[in-house]
Amino acid sequence: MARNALGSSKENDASLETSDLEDLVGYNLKRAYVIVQTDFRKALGEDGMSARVFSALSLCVRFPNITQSELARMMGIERSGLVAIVDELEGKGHLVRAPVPGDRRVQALVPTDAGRTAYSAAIKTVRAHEDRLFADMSAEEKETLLALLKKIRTRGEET
Amino acid sequence: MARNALGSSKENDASLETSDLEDLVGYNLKRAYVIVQTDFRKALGEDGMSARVFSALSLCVRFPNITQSELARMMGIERSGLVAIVDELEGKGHLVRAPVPGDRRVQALVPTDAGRTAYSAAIKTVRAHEDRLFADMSAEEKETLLALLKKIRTRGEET
DNA sequence: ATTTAACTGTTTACCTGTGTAACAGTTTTC
DNA sequence: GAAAACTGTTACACAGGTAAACAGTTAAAT
Repeated sequence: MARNALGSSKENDASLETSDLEDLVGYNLKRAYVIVQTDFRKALGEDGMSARVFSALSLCVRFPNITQSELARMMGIERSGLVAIVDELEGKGHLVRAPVPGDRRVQALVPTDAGRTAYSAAIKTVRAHEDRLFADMSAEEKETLLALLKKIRTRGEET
Repeated sequence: MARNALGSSKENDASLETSDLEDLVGYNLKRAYVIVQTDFRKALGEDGMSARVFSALSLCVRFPNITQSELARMMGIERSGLVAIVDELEGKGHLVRAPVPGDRRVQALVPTDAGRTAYSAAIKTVRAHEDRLFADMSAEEKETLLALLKKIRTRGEET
């Protein structure tokens, strides 16, 4: 209910409580993102894997021998930011920085068996978290949402 | 195009480049959010107003005499985090912390004329930024997206 | 061939946004 | 009148991220 310091609820009625923000895609996007992000953390907090570490591991499993630069590009972050993430994954024994024969600059990221196993468990947990959080959305709604979000993505990543 | 450190593109073909992440709402939500956020900053960076400051100003204009605690609740952040935001807005002369007769704990946030003017300009800029960024989306698509995002919000804020 | 440009992983410093815990002052509750 | 609850504020920590510089390596230019 809308209340202010003067206690008047005349012009701030609950039924008219539509601020400009509610019509902005960006605002709603952020609020929704925070909710999903928080629930993700609650679901995977035990495993101690943050969303970005999970993403990195996922891509390493999907694209073995990927390079850090390529991975950073895929994730949309700077290479410098990826170092800590790979450090963490390597520290946990989920992957290994392997030298590449032809090019001594790069290091191929190869997931270990433990890494693959950990990812299998993690992706299950993540899917369960999303299924639970979006239980009130139909499969069609989820599909539509994904399509629209991807549309925004292609719009911004087409640079 | 998918390439790895070994140069093989056998099992990493571009047409099959569907990682698990692409089907996750959370991942797409974050990627889309980053794009919109970045564009927002580019559009309003000149005015030097961040998204959260803009949001706070918007709500102060919409709900004059609102309290910091109420504002924090509306924005979904802690009261402690709001202090710096209000400091910034007050420093720019966009609003004033006014004492409230009945309750000496609270301070009513009242936008100044300059604040209202600044907000009018800002909301125009923001709307232009969204119109430009989502130019390839129909009005109906935008409506659908907003509805789905709000659905997630109510899901998470119903606590 | 040699220089120049470009790329790789890394470190360092920094910025933004956020949460937690404590606090003194002020109501409200019982 | 004591205890609980609320308000704004500070101090601190942390996550996530960028930018700039670096040394080593490879590719391109001429």
